[in-house]
Amino acid sequence: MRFSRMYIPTLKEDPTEAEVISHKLMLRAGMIRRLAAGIYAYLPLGLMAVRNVERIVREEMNRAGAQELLLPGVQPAELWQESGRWEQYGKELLRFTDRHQRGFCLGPTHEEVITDLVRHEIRSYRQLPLNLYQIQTKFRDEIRPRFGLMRGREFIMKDGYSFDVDDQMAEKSYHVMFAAYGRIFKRCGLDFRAVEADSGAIGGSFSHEFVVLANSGEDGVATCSKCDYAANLEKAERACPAPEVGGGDQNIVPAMEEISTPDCGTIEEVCAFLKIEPRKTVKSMVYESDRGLTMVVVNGARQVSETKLKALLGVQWVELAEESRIEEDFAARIGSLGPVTVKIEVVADQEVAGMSSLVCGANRDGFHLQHVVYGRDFTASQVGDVVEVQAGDACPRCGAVMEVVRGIEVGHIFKLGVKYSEALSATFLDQHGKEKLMVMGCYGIGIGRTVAAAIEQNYDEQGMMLPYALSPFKVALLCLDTKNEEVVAYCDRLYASLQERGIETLYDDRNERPGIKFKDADLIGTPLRLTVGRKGFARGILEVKERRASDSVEIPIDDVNQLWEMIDKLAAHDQGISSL
RNA sequence: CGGGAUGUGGCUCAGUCCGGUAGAGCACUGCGUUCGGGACGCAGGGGUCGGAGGUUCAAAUCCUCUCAUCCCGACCA
Repeated sequence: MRFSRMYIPTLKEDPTEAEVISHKLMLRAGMIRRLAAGIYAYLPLGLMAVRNVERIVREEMNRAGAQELLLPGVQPAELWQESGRWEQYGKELLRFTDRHQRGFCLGPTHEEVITDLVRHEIRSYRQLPLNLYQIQTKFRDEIRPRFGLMRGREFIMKDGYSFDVDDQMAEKSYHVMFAAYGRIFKRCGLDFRAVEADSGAIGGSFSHEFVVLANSGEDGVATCSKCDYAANLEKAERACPAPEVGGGDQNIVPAMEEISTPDCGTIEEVCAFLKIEPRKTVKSMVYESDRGLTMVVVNGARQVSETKLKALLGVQWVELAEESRIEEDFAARIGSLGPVTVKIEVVADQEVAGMSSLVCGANRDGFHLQHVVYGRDFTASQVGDVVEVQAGDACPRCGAVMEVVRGIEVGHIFKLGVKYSEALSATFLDQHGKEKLMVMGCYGIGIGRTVAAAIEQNYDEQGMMLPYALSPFKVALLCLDTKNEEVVAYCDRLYASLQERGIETLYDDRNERPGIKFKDADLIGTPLRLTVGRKGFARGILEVKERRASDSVEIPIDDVNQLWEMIDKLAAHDQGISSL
């Protein structure tokens, strides 16, 4: 493509609307433009990168036995009412009515639609397994869209769904997808981890997230320093520390006593006042859920994971209780609450039972209790894992130290089970003529987010350095002297032979100063840059520079075999994986 | 949903406190000179100052309302 004819509106300055690097660079390189909050237009260059991800996704999905289709973006309310999600799905589901006052929504995901489609067509076990996917624009009315394509409201997503005859076959489908996802992200040139994840509101029994490691990521991931355990912070477990010396031993710890702690409303204030460490205290938080009020007791240095709490209690929702609600059952306000002699149910984190001589609120404003021992002074009706993992915790698999890193979730696979097939009656007849529910799985990839994540991992001060497989153009050919007929003629010929070889080339034939061409080439970041100037041409050399390299090499203008070799080498990464 | 900030030409921003009829740089058009890392000169075009209402002789500037965008937070006892 000739630069002079292509619509690539590059920006010299960072737009104020952009915060993270991928967002800034995509705007500056003329890949995307914002239309409304969280809604973006894909310009030619941006679309080319998107298409590259899509191409890899299609190739690997098809290779894994999945078939592409395209489902509607607008979906009828009835279907969502049938699955129960019309009410369950929050405000992220954009609902509206048509002229006949019938309810519709913009599809944020397609479990209902695909299940509806399949239930009408699949009657026999002979027609299974089935794995269908689509690449489509979805809409989720996010509370707070941000970071450009990273967290938009309208976004391009690949979503796939598998249907199997039983649990075992469904797991097989899941593993096939797991492997396909690994190949996809590898081919995209990303540094990623497959992490165990909470299956969340979508339902199901187990799931993995594919997370690209980047500091700007919104997700926390706990990873083991020794083994390959990796899990989303929402779900990550830890090996519980051995009980402290004297922990729970009522013969060693002195009797519990009340101490005055004036104006101490937080763990920090209590610790500063008593000159102790937060991990010697517990915090007692009152949560409200669909089974009423529950006091949750965790080590003072830790944070409750509401996701885990929800799982432990086996409830649909939890939230911190309103202050007014607490006043009904407690004589003290928050900040002075504790688990000793309370009227409501108490749930404790596993770690609490092993703590010795802890400090907690006395349920009396301005007072705390010390020398409190679990089992002696208070008990919990349930003990389990309800806190978020922190860096330094022990790996649940091997006991080594774990670290917590940030990442961008680019893919998520779930084993759904029969949640949707049951709700929508998607059944088939097995070998014995018996009616059974299809066992489902679902598999998503954020296409735009994958492009953004690739930029987050590959850039420098000058601009993007997208991996070869994702880069819109593989080669930038810079003709520095557009007035010199010989130079132009040579560049035209070189451009023609690049095209003949099928190498996507951005031919900068603009009548611009060299500085502008270099800056734009670096910003767009094609893996290879060819420069032809008057002086070099006179010397009979062509300048070749890899975007990631610091120096350029010179090759004779009439011997371009070296050039083909360099390009083949750059292309080898993707091809190496795709030919596996 | 709560808090903070910002809306002035296509982009980045000044001017707002202290009211006097709109500016800079970049970009764009023409001409000339330049031409290997975002050139220079000259001459131009382009703005209902987010919107509505109000105060005033006079409003980008003061007041009220509203819309949009960005950031932080969304209960951690």
